[in-house]
Amino acid sequence: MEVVAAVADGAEAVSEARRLRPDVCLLDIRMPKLDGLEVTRVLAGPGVENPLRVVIVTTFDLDEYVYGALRSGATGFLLKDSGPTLLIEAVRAAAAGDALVSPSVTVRLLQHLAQPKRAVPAMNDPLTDRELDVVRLIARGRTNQEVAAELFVSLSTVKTHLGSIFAKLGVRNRVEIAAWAWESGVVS
Amino acid sequence: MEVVAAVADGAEAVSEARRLRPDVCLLDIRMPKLDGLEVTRVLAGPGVENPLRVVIVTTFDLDEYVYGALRSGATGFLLKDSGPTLLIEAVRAAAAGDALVSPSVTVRLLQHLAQPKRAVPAMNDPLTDRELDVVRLIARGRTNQEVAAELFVSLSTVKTHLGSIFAKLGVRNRVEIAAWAWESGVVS
DNA sequence: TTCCGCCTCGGCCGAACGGACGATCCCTAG
DNA sequence: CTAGGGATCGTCCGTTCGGCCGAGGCGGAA
Repeated sequence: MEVVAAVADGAEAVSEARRLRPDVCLLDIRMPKLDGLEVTRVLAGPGVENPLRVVIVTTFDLDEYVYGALRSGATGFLLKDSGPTLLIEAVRAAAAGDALVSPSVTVRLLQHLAQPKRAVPAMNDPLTDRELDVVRLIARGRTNQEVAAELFVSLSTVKTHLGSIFAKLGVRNRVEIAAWAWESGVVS
Repeated sequence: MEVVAAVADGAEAVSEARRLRPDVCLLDIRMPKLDGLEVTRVLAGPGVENPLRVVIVTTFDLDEYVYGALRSGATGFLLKDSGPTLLIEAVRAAAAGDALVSPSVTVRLLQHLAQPKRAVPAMNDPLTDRELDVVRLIARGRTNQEVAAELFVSLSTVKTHLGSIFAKLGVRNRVEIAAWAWESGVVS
């Protein structure tokens, strides 16, 4: 691991990075002249031909910064309290094309990923496996006839399952079933 | 850091974890009797009163496992090729209530986070504002009659708009409209 | 002014949907 | 053995959906 450059502001970061083309760039967010996120967009953003690996290292862990950085093309996000071990691991990961994010940031990321589950009113009466099969197909826009064909059952059976699903979910038509499926993550 | 127990299968994991209540549990996914994900759900899943911190350690990095684990309540996901450094950091993070995910898994997670945008096939012919109004209501499960009432137009008008939407999106029924609306972010 | 796109309505009709019954089979728990 | 739940099928019936016509008003662009 070799440090090939150290710069003082965002503009310098861009020019030096383009000249030296390092394997990994460590960037702060708060920098003079050019924001760290803008630098990231220029060096690694969507549409860049030879994107560099960028790891954001900052003390600000605001959600807006995190999502902004990751959308800008960053392959890592470290808080400065992470300690040297994680910093080294993050550089190694970035060089390998992977991404390492600070644990305290990751936990919030995961909450965003994991919670589209229980946004739904609850489910006193869970759906059976077969009913979930029907839900998944309905949510994709299949008609009852098509569902019957794909599940190798009769139209009557599909309608029976649909009746149970209506009662359990407390909905009135198939579109509400689809909406529930998308909200609860049954389909994606 | 002290190892208080090591067990051979999922059922044993649950009973020992409940008896000893360790700060952190390391779990494999492939285990006899009880799946690692099921164990996670029992020990740390949604609705558990005193959830334990669970870190999944596995060689299988299939996406279904990752999302399943995180939805089940895991606060970490490590691949067995991560090396001892990351394992230790993951345990520390879990004990602190944070979460550490393997870099090679994180990079895929970030890709899913960074692009919830243009997954839709395209749109040669964009919907008009009025048609979008209809789409939004349809996607929430309203009937044509209800849409007409909420938009202060007649049933015929709603059906006309629906016809245009069908043609523009290339779909065949209202549920596919709803699915498109969810995928494209028109509704959330 | 003459188009053209958008929004607004109406009628007709076949297909699909959803509700309300009842019925059989199988498996598991008590 | 019996009871219950899940999955499977069927019929009847009223409502809704979606397609296919046509028509008028209204605003901007040619």
